[in-house]
Amino acid sequence: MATQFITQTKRTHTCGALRAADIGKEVVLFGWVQNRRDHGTLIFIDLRDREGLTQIVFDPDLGKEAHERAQQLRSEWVLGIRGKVRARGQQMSKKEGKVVSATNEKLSTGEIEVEVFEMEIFNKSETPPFEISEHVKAGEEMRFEHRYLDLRRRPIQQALITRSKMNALTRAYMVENGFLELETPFMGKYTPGGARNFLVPSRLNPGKFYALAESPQLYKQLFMVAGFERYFQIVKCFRDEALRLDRQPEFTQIDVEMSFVTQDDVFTIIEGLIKTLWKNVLGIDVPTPFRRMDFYESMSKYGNDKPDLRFGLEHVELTELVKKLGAEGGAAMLSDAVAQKNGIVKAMVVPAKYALSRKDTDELEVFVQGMGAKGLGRAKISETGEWTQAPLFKTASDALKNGILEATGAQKGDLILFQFGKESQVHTVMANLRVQIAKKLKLIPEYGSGGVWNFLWVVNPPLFEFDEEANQWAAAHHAFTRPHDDCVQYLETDPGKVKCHRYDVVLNGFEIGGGSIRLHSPEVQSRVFKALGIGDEEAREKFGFLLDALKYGAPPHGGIAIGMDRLAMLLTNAESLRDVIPFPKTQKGTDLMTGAPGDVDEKQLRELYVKSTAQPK
RNA sequence: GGGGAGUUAGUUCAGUUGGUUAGAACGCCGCCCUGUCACGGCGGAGGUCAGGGGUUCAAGUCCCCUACUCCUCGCCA
Repeated sequence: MATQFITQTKRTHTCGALRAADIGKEVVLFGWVQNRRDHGTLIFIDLRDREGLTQIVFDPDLGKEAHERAQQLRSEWVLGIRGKVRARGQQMSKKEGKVVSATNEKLSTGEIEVEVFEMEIFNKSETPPFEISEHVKAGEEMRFEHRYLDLRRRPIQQALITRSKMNALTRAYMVENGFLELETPFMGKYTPGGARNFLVPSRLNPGKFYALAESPQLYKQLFMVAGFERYFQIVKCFRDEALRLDRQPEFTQIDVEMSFVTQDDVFTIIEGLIKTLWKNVLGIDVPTPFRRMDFYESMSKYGNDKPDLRFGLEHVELTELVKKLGAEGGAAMLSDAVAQKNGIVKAMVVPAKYALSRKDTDELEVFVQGMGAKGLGRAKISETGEWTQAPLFKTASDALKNGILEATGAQKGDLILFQFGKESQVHTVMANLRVQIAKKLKLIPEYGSGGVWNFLWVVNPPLFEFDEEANQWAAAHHAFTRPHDDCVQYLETDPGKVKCHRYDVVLNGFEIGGGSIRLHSPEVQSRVFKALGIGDEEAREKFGFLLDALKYGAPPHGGIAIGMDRLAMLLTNAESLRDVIPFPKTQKGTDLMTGAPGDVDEKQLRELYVKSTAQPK
């Protein structure tokens, strides 16, 4: 009896399968007890498996023995049952005092139920530490500690099922388009620059370390050199950096590299991939090609390179205006700000119809101060045209005020918000402020798409950025990005002016992928290194194998990597990356379920020639 | 590395100015119930108020430290 189910009595249907058409069939279901409604004689159980819920009924008239044992059933016990499908039909409701329909429209299986005449309890369950339910949501800490239970919850299962589908669709699409799925090592050689690496000590090579790949970047270029032409991989990457809502220390990329292509060829492939995913998962037609936006336009209007275009609230540059007027502007704090190096002034208009209160604005000030801003400059344009709540502009000239009104297009009743100071700081604050206000005004939801999918490419960023600390130009992304042909002339004279074939694909304010056309000309490569202050010898030491490879007939090539976790998060409207990763890590990189990272004993460390310098607590 | 929020029953939370026995909902246990479906009714159990130190006649409440969780700036070529 104990082994009759499974070995002899096989499952005939899943818990999401039965419909009215199955009425009368004898079926075998396996699943977990989602819910129990014991009426003393009749007992209703919602039986759950990954496909859905089916109501099973224990009626003493139909299976006395099963009914007796059903009384002890509790949440999360796992069962096999044999029974007959029947219509729920019309039933006499005691509560309502009349005959009503007993179907449940909330369930896909709601027209039917299964009357049980035989049951095997495969396993009992302790009372779970939190309810496995969509209605009661436990905190993340509790859910991660018992992730195997959390993973039973419908929303998480749905997200992971969707992710599985995305993987399958991606593979099919890429293969169809001539891409080969090729693997690359996780354990490689440490190369400087970029994200901090996780290191793995080598037992066979005392004192030496592997670095876990932060991406397959170098290897995929080597595939191009080798002539594979089109490569892709759904691959884990590792970065030992601070975690965020949309960042985990190990994450998955759809990694792509192509030979003999322009930037637009790469875009077309990725647009097609996204179109395929959205069509097949959500049934939504994403229009292509995506909008292209110049990097400088993005920084100017949105303060970052991943603008959320679902709403307006664009930034307005006031730097030139303030500079031009100088002391005549009469607002000393602004003219002082633009006088300093990289000093800028920017504004954002919140239209009168949104009616931000004084209290709202004060809250926003606290918000920006949390990002290092000194305050939140503001000016409310009253119905009579007065500038109120505007201490910044107490002594400002009409020329400045009118100039600002003209530049911003602010109308009576509107509120203008200002930031000024160092460019990078102003951009960070203004970018976050814009999104914060949009959420506050419900122009976008706290999380999720709100049904609007706004894709775009951010293109033509600078190849270099100036590192103030090192007093040296540094690669804005990496040193192997191809500069625009008409910018190559500035490599020596004005490196800041050099734009490059680098691109990011952005969805609703999240960077979901980025890549570049690679530099395959040894001559230009050498000039780029020179601009970065990297000599031939140093370059050889750092990137020798790649530079060697490029000398043996490297084809023009380029690629991109799509953040699979972020894509899944956005596509499923999840609140966090952690909701689309089966076993995620906390913000400190720990796993609350396994306790990783954990201690190891001295002997293990000795074998690895490693000694901890951590102070015992 | 910096800033912010939080930690009270199994879970999610409330807890007033520091004042007698720390509450609610859900869950759990028991009894009752033949049409429920987040069933219902009656009854019950359940607390190291994160940990440590301090102030006080008196601390869940005030102060300091530590730990953990989340958000965020820096960081993430």
